[in-house]
Amino acid sequence: MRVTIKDIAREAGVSTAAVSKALNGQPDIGETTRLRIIRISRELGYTPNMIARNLVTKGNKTIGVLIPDISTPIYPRIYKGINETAMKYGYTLLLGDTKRSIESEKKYIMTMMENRVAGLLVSPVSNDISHIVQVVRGQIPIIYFGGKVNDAMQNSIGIDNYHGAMLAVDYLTGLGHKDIIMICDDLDTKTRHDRVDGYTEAMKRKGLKPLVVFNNEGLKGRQCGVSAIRHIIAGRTLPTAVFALNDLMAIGAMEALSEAGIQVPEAVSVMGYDDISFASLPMIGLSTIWQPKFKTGEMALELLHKKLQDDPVTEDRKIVLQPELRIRTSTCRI
Amino acid sequence: MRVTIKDIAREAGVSTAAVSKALNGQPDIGETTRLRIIRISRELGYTPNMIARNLVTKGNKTIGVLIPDISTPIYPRIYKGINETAMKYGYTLLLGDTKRSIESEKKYIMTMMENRVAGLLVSPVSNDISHIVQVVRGQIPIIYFGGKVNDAMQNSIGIDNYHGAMLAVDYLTGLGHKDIIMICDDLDTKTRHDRVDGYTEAMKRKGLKPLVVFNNEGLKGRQCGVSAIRHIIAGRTLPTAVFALNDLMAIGAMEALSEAGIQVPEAVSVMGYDDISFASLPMIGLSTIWQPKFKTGEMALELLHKKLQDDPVTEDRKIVLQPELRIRTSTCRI
DNA sequence: ATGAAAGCGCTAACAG
DNA sequence: CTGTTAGCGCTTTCAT
Repeated sequence: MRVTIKDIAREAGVSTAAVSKALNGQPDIGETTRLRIIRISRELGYTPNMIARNLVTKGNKTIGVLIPDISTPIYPRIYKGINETAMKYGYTLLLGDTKRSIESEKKYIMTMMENRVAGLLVSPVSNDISHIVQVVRGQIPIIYFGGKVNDAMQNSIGIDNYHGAMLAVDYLTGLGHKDIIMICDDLDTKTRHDRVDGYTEAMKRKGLKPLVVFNNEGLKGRQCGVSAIRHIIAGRTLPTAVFALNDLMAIGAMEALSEAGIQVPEAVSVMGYDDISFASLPMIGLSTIWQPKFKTGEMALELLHKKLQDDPVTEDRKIVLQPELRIRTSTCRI
Repeated sequence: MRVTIKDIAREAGVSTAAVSKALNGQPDIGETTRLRIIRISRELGYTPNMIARNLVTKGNKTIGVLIPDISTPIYPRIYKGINETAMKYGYTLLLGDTKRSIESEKKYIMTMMENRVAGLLVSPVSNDISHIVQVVRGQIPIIYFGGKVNDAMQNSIGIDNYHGAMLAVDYLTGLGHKDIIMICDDLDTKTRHDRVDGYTEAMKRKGLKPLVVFNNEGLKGRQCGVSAIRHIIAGRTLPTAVFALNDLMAIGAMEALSEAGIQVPEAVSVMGYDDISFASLPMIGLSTIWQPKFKTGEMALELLHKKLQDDPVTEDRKIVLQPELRIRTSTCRI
């Protein structure tokens, strides 16, 4: 059995109430007894039982975090931001990897609720979050973040994908490119929509004709990039620049291009989106749009913390962070 | 206030004990009352309070996980293994990113103890774990894993680095290489020692002269690889193969080689260790030693689970997992 | 300044 | 079968 305040009380010849007071720095306890109690508790190797304490104080410094897949190039950085800020405010994190499965997500939400977390930070697996809302029932605050965030989510940290895509196009046109194709897997999420819309709008504003090539085989990531480029090579004169929905697709595009003996960036510039960790390796050197990942995590926890502090009915807020251009060697002046 | 069994009891006109029994599927309760209680609990939207339950049952299905840095190419995969197995056994995970700081590690250990986790999975920040042992005082089981695991750690999941390095050398010599240099940052951990020893022993067995080039500028990762190769180029005839302590260093080596106009693998073969996520990208194509990362996580939790099940005094166990060769395009026959 | 008592939400004997 | 009672480890009035 672990040592409890009862043990300390017995040892010190005082009541448990006295021990509690001494240990929590309350004023209504004599200085000498306090010191003695503290000394004894140290001698006995006492570790406070937060669980028991929280039961009575109804305070709880644990926050649940739900992430679709921690082994991606994106989420670990976000988690770092969350973790760092959590330490700052003294929160403990319960992390669940939902494996991009609604089933798993639902299960985790239940577990978190049962474990009485104070709030939830979730990067949803799908656009539809009704199963989450249904279980949580407004009992604790939730902040949403990540790729599936959409306007229907009340409290969220988003990134301005529309603006990010425009940044990419403006940079490319500034380099003299006119024939810029965007390659995309599908239009599944608001993130994708925004990037495509930003590309389209930016092209129009420059008086250029936008062309988005979608993949209809259900491919994602690198494979999707490879396949898209192969299709383009087969059916059309090459564009001077390719803007990919994300870095993984861009890398796939570079692979397909080099496989066909086409020089990057001399013949075709390639631009990605996300700035995943290895985009900056010299061997890859992918020009891309950087996302404030760490900051996303920070803000998510910051916002949750605010909601936990204020009176329960804080107004809902959406925070939108701005992406930035990262120029490397996969793009060049035409 | 959230709904409690008291609310259900009142609503159903029974005692809280009856509710508890009904909800926990105990036999000594009438089938009709059970059904009614369950229906009401559902209507009221009851979520069991695990915290309170654990206080009385003294059971706890939460496990603390400490990782030096979740935003690396290695740990996320290990965490996946832990997470998956945790779900299987119904454990919830408290994750702490210790940022490779002893300070932070100590703090997390405290928090975990206060939150009364059932056990701990830790990938220590340093070889010295006395601060951990001191706080935990054998009160709960700990399983160690990761790069700093050494023979002093009683319960651990390790990977056979000695054997892994031999695998690399044997493969390289099989390709006809005789002049194989190993590059290493320092000899800080047992992992590093084992890899260097494995390399040295394998070379000797083939009747070849081992040569390990250390970096004395305190560099790590890619920069260290770059610097090591530059030194070698400056001071010595080129070896036909370079075996790097880890993939990041290998990638740095490839960078430095290509910067000097030396073809990989035609002029020099490069071999890494770890098989980090992007080693397999065609643009990198690094031959390396794969580590069972996911499995490490699985086994760690599995072992902890075993210790949690058995009588507390289970014998201590060390598990050693075997690495495997991954051949790609950075190495070739001489 | 200190302690007795009540109670957080729940389970576990033990009676009835 | 069902309810009463006690108590997990801790905090918090409220007396003393």
